[in-house]
Amino acid sequence: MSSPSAPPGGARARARLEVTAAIKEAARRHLAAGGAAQLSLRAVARELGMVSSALYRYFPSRDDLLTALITDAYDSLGEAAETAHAEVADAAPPHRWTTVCAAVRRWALAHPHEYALIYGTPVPGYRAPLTTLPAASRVGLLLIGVARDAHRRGQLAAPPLPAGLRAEAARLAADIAPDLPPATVTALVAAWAQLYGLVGFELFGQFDRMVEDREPFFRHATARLAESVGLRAGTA
Amino acid sequence: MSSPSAPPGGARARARLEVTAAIKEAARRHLAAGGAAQLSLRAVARELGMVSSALYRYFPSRDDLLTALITDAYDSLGEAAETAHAEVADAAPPHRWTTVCAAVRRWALAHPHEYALIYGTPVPGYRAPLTTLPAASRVGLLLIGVARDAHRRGQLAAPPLPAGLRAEAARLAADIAPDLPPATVTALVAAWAQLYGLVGFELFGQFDRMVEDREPFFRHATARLAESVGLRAGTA
DNA sequence: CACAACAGAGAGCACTGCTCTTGCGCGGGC
DNA sequence: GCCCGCGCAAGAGCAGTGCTCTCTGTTGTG
Repeated sequence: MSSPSAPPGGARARARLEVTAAIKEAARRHLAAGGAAQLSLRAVARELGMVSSALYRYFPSRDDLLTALITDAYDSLGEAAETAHAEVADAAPPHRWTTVCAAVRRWALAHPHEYALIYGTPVPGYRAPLTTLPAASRVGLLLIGVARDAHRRGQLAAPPLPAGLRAEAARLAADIAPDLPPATVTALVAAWAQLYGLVGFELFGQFDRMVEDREPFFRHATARLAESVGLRAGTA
Repeated sequence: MSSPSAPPGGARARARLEVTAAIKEAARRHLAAGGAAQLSLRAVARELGMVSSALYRYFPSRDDLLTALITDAYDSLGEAAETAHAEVADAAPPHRWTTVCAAVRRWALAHPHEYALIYGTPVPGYRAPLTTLPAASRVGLLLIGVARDAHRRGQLAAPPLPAGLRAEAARLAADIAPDLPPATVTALVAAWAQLYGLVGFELFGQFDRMVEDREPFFRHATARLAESVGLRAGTA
């Protein structure tokens, strides 16, 4: 492992990255096996043939390891959604919408504990570091982008907005997507939360002994969500 | 503790009930302070002036204590919703609907950790026993009742239902509310999940630095949910 | 009244996260 | 090319956890 010419980052730094990655990988395995509460530093260290105290050279605490896993999970989910969306980028807005929703659901079913980590109950002393924000926004930005394209092509109908909500809607729109009608942005935020409800209920077992054919159920529900945002297939 | 077949009213049995209640109360306090993960049998025992092993006379394991808390939480939530609904039992269906939703939100904000216990990420390795089912169904039954009344009075419009979902919708309706149109039952289940998405996002901080005026936002979102189920104010 | 059922105490096991100290070995500046 | 220092790992140890087992003393009950 010795490259005589100046190794980028140094051999020591590279080894550090490798060990860090190995720790995260093993931690992700334990996470998938038993959830966040079952994630034990000592067990991870054992699996890697280290002693537990050695782990603290790489992550100052268990929470920091969890934070790293959360960021990675956000990125993984965001990438899955973006990949799925890229394949239908030219389709009608409702189809793009439901495709992104389906990708979120699929990722969640494939990585239940990681999904729980980012969208479930905040774990112990629940402090959300601001560093996770960019990664956390990727799916949201995707959905906003769908609405924005629909808006530009005249495929967007503004949802109803009661008078009492206009101030809040204007504030929301200014923060998130100033080029979209406030009513649309408000509906988008609500739809986003509702999407999370649908995925969470399926994932956390509330649909057990109730809904059986879940994929079509979900597709229909998200299609109606697209309607509620005002996405249309034909030109206005 | 397996089966106290002694006649009711025994002094010993009553003492047992009192200690059990005291344990649950202290546990609920710890739960409110730090969440389920922070709930420690030993801490609870300390607070009650007992030794930890004595607790096991009342709850065979930590999970059993959690189960008791979950059942109580379901009941408390159900009762809050039912009380709120009783006050508007004669109003138009959409108003009854939003009232129940608002009561759920209010209860959740007042008891965040208990809400997390029942609708958040399931505690790992913990499988909810079927005994929690009746308590868990109270809010759902309330919402179904609203739809049923609307149906009887001709204040219910059937939501759209794609052909691919008819079989699943029929199965759902047969299981849950055979007297309602399958499309309505399907929409109800979806709306139920979406309601918990809205509550969960607010509760778990996903609306932080986004939505500020949350009460009107929530009211509007649940009013649109009522529309999506087909609830109408006027007679058809 | 006698006795069994029962509540509680205490020690102990196998874990956990985390800290502190110690010593080894390799990378990198000289 | 040498050799120092830093990065790294190891180990012991602390305080805490859930849970089990044994041993008392009390207490309600047949």
